[in-house]
Amino acid sequence: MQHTPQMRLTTQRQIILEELGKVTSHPTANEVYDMVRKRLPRIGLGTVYRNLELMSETGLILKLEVGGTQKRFDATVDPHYHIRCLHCGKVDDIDIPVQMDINKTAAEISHYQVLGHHIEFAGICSDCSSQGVETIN
Amino acid sequence: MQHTPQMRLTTQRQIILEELGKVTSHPTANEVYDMVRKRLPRIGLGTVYRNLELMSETGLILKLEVGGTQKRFDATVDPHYHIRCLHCGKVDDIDIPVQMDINKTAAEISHYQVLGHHIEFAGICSDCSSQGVETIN
DNA sequence: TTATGTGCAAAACATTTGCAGGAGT
DNA sequence: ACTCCTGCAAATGTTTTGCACATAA
Repeated sequence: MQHTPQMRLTTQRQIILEELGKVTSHPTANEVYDMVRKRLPRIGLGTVYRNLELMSETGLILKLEVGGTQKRFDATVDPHYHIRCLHCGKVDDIDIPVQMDINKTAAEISHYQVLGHHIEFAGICSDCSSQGVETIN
Repeated sequence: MQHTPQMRLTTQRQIILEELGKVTSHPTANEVYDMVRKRLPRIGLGTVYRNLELMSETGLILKLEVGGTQKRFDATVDPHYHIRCLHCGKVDDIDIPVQMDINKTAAEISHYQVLGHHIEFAGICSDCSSQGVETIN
């Protein structure tokens, strides 16, 4: 008989988690790699990917499947939504009240067993619009 | 002086659009490539990518930035939301009523200039749950 | 001690791009 | 004619994986 294997709290994992907790942005795996490498210069990119994936499966962190080519990661697991700047690609948290029965309604309409939802807003952040951004590439 | 370049309606574009219109799923670029290749065996994958991108910029089709590793495409441009099966990866449309002022509220809270939003529900589709899917890999 | 984790490098994917030739207007 | 577009293949960028060694429990 096999019990659930434990996830060891290695130095690498601890530092990845710490660095991810420091920022309010939602860094890509490569950005996490850069942050962590300042403290652990010999860490491999593969390790960062493996651990981000693992931690998101455990629910320790959140893997964001938002727009753009790369996945992003978030240390805040409390339910919240996201807003992405179409100009600079930054992703911020947004805490917006949404009707509570939205999952139940979705289940009734779709005949899916609905486990959750995510809302992503898109727009131009105040940094970019103060720089006079009008059009989007 | 330069006027807006026109997008030619080539055979390739016409067939891509037709094939995309035939299905209610939201195929990946590679799936579109496979569908189109049955009618145009010599079409290149690059052409499919180029045209899907171009058509989504024009608003002819919709590029979905949903979960998973690949982007998906949708011929229905009317506003609608999506629901994704965590087991088989299928993405369906869902037409769910949402409070109308959600973008305005988001703008007030985030100080972004909000241009739109997307809601993605996640769950288990009825096909998968009828096959007795309990857990998710 | 031993299962689990790591660094490294190569592989696997998804997507984009350069270019020479082809096609629409 | 003159663009714009395509097929092809190579390049890019992201993520995953195999393996020998290292390390936490």
